[in-house]
Amino acid sequence: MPRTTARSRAAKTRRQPTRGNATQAALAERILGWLRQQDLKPGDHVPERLATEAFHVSRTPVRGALTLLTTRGLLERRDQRGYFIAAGFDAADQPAAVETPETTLHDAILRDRFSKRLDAEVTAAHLARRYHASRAVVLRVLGRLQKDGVVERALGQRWVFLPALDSLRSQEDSHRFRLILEPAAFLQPGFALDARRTRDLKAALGELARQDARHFDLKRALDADIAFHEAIADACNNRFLADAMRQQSRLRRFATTSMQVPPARLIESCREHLAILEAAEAGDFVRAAELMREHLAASLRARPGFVNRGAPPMLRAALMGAR
Amino acid sequence: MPRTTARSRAAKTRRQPTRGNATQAALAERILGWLRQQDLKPGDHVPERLATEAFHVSRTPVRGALTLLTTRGLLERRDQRGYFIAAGFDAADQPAAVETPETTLHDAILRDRFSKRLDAEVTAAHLARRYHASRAVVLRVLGRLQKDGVVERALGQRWVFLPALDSLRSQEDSHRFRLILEPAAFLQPGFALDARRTRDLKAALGELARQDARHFDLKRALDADIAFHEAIADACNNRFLADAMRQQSRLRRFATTSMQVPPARLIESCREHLAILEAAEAGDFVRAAELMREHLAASLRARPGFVNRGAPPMLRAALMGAR
DNA sequence: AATTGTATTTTTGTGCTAGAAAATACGTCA
DNA sequence: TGACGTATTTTCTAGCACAAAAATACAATT
Repeated sequence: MPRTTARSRAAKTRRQPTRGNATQAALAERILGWLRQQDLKPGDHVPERLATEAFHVSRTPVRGALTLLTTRGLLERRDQRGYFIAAGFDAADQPAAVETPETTLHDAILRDRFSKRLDAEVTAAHLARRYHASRAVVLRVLGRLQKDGVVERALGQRWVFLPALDSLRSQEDSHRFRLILEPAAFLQPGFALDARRTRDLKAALGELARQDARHFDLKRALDADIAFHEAIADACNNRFLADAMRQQSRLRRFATTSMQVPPARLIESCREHLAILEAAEAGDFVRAAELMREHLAASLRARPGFVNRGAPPMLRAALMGAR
Repeated sequence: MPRTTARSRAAKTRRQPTRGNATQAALAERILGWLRQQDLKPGDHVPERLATEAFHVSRTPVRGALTLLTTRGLLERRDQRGYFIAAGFDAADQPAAVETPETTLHDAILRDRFSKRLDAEVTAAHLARRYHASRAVVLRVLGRLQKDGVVERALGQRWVFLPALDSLRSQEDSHRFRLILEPAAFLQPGFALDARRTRDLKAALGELARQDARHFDLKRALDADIAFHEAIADACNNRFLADAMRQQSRLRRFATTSMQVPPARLIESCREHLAILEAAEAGDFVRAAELMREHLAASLRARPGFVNRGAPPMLRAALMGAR
């Protein structure tokens, strides 16, 4: 029986499953987010084909992901009928960020780099040794960091960390870049905020704005800040503009933990975000853009080490958006 | 003699040299460009260390690259002294774009995709078969295309071509994005054009502007156009802004071959470029920004299928930069 | 002291195989 | 007809050995 032989041999030399279905878990999360965006009621049908088309994968991983969601009680499977929204779909809401060796290493590298425990030039082998990770994992993480603009591959075998947002210079660059992008986003034709998302965002921001400066939840404030800017990115109806804004958001998320902004400024910031959202919701995009310009200019001024490197006064006005 | 044995065994099962020193050839080109930026006279010393630091590589590949430049007669080697600028350094000026399997495949894929001979979703194996390339080469090229924003990796084993600049929608997105970025570049503090480069650029543009519309050299015009925009990117003194502008340039370089713009508009375009450079050289950055806005807005209007998708008139003025 | 020349060590890339996962083909059911 | 269930084919990843290339150490020279 060749079959049995093959199977027993497989059992003997069994390896770790290549990625232990981590991709299917990730797909499950993305499908979940995608389902939540749509207005679905318990009992609604979720055809496999829609997911395969939305995520450019075949039915095999989609079925795996849907099965995962079924075991979590979010979907229900009926034989020969497929998957349906389960009763508890709206209730249990765990973002459940999938933990893989990649995400762990990714965070460890960023943490150590921002705290200067890691040199600006590293090799893949060095990282693999230091973090006890396989070479393949290291390369995947480096590839992702490269996409995010954190590292760059040199011609040899070194990877070079770019001056990150913890350097004052890059921070100013980033701010000025956003000062260019984000006000312009509102003026793009087809700019449209997602209604539900805006509602949630406003609720979160309103709560933060009412908080006391002394017991301010820094983490939540930064999350809300980033969610706000990403919402603008998604709304702007321009692929390149959105990509650029999202890239800045990602960089900021890594770096802001080490940045120090006075809580009073953060509370003010939440109020400004609210005002911007309200202007945009009312369709007054010119005003929203103007408010965004003022908001970013105020944040730029509030930076600890902010200096205006000798631009002539005439220019400074234009730069700060006070034209 | 173990040495001989090892050597003969190596000769028997010899493989292709991994990359056949293609990296050293590439490094040689980059070193050459770097040397030309500096004002060097024949006889000047080129210490290895400077190149290792500039390019984040060890001395080994630097020495290889310098040797290559020596065989091309651009450098001179003196024993125990190192490398020196040779007499013919300024003369022979071949850009000598290094031809590797990667560049060939890269161009072939882009060509076939833009002419719709390639589907929007492909697998690495499919590309390897179609172009008779090794899997490794395919993966490297895909990685680069991903960095350039041409493809994206799906969760499964497909790579998805993003709507490229040949689609009208993306073209408009790109144009509007540049309309946001490029005028702002002039207003960044520390904006400074490279004097020599500006001189060369103006010479090239001036020549093109004087040409007859009927015998217009399209290829050279596009090259000059891209060189112009890249020069602005390099001058703007903001890493993120420069990256975004360069990415757009690269995309445009791939796509513009299939774009149709009337020659008359291109000649006008060269004149506008010249005016912008002159304003910037004179230090009138506000005027340069304004001219750039008008230039891009004019190009946007000149696009064949340009439509302003229903933005209200008030907005349209702001969008077109006629505020 | 800094730079080059040379030798040695380390890291990387490639080709290979097997097994895991994805893509796909095809039959079945609503 | 379109969706699901199942089986088959294809593609990918991990791990290994080895040669190529890069990094590095150290001696020699200006």
